[in-house]
Amino acid sequence: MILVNQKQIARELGISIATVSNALTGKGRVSADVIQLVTARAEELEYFPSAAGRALKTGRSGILGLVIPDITHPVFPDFAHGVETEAEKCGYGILIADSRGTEAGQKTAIDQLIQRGVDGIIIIPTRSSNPNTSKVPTAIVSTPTDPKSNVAANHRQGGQLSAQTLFDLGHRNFLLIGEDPMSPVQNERIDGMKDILDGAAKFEIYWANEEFPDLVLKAKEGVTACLAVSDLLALRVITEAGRLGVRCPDALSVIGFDNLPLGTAVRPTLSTIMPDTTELARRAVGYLNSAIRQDSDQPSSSVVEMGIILRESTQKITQPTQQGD
Amino acid sequence: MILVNQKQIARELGISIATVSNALTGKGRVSADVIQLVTARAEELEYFPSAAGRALKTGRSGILGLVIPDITHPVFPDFAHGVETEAEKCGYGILIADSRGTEAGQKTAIDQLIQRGVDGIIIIPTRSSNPNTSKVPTAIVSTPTDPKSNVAANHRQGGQLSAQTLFDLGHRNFLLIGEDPMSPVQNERIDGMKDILDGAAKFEIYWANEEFPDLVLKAKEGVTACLAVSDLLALRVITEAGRLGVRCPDALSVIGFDNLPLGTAVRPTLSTIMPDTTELARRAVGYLNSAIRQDSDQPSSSVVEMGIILRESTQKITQPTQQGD
DNA sequence: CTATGATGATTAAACGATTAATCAAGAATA
DNA sequence: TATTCTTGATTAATCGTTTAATCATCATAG
Repeated sequence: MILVNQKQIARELGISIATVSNALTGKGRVSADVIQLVTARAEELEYFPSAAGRALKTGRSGILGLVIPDITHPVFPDFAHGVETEAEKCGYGILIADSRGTEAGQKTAIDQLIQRGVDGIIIIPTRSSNPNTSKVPTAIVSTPTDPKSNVAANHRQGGQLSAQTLFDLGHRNFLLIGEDPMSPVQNERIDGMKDILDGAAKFEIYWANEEFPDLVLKAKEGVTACLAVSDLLALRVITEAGRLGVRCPDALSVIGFDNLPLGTAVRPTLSTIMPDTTELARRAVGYLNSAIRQDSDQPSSSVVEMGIILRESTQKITQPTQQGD
Repeated sequence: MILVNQKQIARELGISIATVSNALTGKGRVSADVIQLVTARAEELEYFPSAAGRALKTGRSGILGLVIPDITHPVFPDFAHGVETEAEKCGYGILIADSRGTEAGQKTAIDQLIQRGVDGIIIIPTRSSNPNTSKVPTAIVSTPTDPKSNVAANHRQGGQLSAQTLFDLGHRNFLLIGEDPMSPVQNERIDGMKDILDGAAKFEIYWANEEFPDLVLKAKEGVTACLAVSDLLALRVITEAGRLGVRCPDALSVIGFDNLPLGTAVRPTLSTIMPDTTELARRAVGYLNSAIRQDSDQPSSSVVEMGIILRESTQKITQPTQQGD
């Protein structure tokens, strides 16, 4: 608990504080011997520069804020993890704040972060809100169709990939399942699926919040593939099918989104579409970092493509015939 | 981006900086009128005290560190969320660091946090490590059997609750499923189950990492209930059963641990055991807070009980008879 | 009328690091 | 020899806030 500061090192070595600072930061003019001496002593004493002292003088805290709607939702920790590792590479720490999905919560979260002196903020905005952040550099991670977005995953292309993959496996009769028809993300994913299927295959859309399809009936009608907008929804489809006797993936192929941990626990293991979260995080941190440094030549908006992870739940169609009884 | 500090307020009001500080913090001697004047002007200018300036002078940053093994694992975000809200109540922000499950990662994470000037650290240690944190107040969140633990969830009692609940529903032939036989947490949960079942019912233990039971065979042998040490494992049991035609919960009741989001998505919805994470977080933050303030009269270790959430996957036994063919 | 107190505000010194300005001394140049 | 350059180090100011010490003023007590 005892403090080791530059003053102490300077005193012990009989030199000035400024020289210590210069030696440690590599600025100014210091002889090689003194640098050697200072760094050695600093090492010995386990000296760490005071974050507060440095922040006060330089006006930079070395901390980024991350505002997410709900840390409990399994989509976000993955991104948070990516941001954390990317930030560390740039010498930043991250302060996480939960906006609880509300616009008021988002506002207080942002204020809190600013008050704590963060150098910049990465925001995943709550449903179509307009975070006011004139006071500090900001990177907004949203959807490609959101004009405020600085970084986004290409949900529509993800939807296309989902549909195209199953189409290529021979499926021609689809069930598209969303959860909340008001969600922009889910709509973009569904739109992407429609891009591929319109005119090329039969399909129906259900929103689980309103009505969940009767899988036995649908199987009788010839449906062989189900494209869900999330892994949680896909899980519901798989287990619902299991209890109803619709065999998966033999009778029904299923694919989700987000690559949640449950995807490898469920049987059959779940195929899924997801963005490269590391890349997403890299761009968000990179954008923010150059905004902080005021590098002007930075793209104001970028979109990262989604990829696919094929597991057991998606299969080549066996015979495009009716099943059930 | 323009700075509002005490100096500016002082200048505008024609008074000294010290008076501004005293007026805003309520210390020293300031007349009621001046306090009124200062706070009003501060409000207008949207003044926020500089975190760096204050931290430098007071030696306290108002930030707590939270070290978790893997933010991606769905168990932790729930706790992190609790810590974040509890910390906020005490006026702290939290800096999250991921130790990546390794002891080296844990060490660097802790060093990083100290370097950033946190006032204290909450650590969920990686598997039986001994975090060295002599430099800063620390709260360790581990298991009741870990002597270093300051706060813990009662995993053994959770295991008891799991077994007792199914026993009370009439089950007498159990499958206990763990994942990793080296995990202290999982062993404590299994031990709790054994506390109840030993001598009172038939049971078998499987470790999924080594061998997953043949559910059809087990059902034939009369097993009617499966106690898993985690929701992910329970999910695997439910879906594996589903594809093998072992009906759940009619033929097999299943219960897990941790109350993951997937529990309400899977069909049948999953019964689960979990600690009150809010309470867990409250105690961790409370313990740390008083350690920081050096309140000596604080219990050095406390244990929080686990509760149960009953959903569809656990049922009263219908008939304790063989099924299958 | 002077000594004492209470009140309200100011001065000035920290906290720890950074950095522009300065200075001393030896080397190179005229 | 006098002058300029270079090198290596020091001084001192600064960031924004807190806080002990000081001071002025006016009221009260002696």
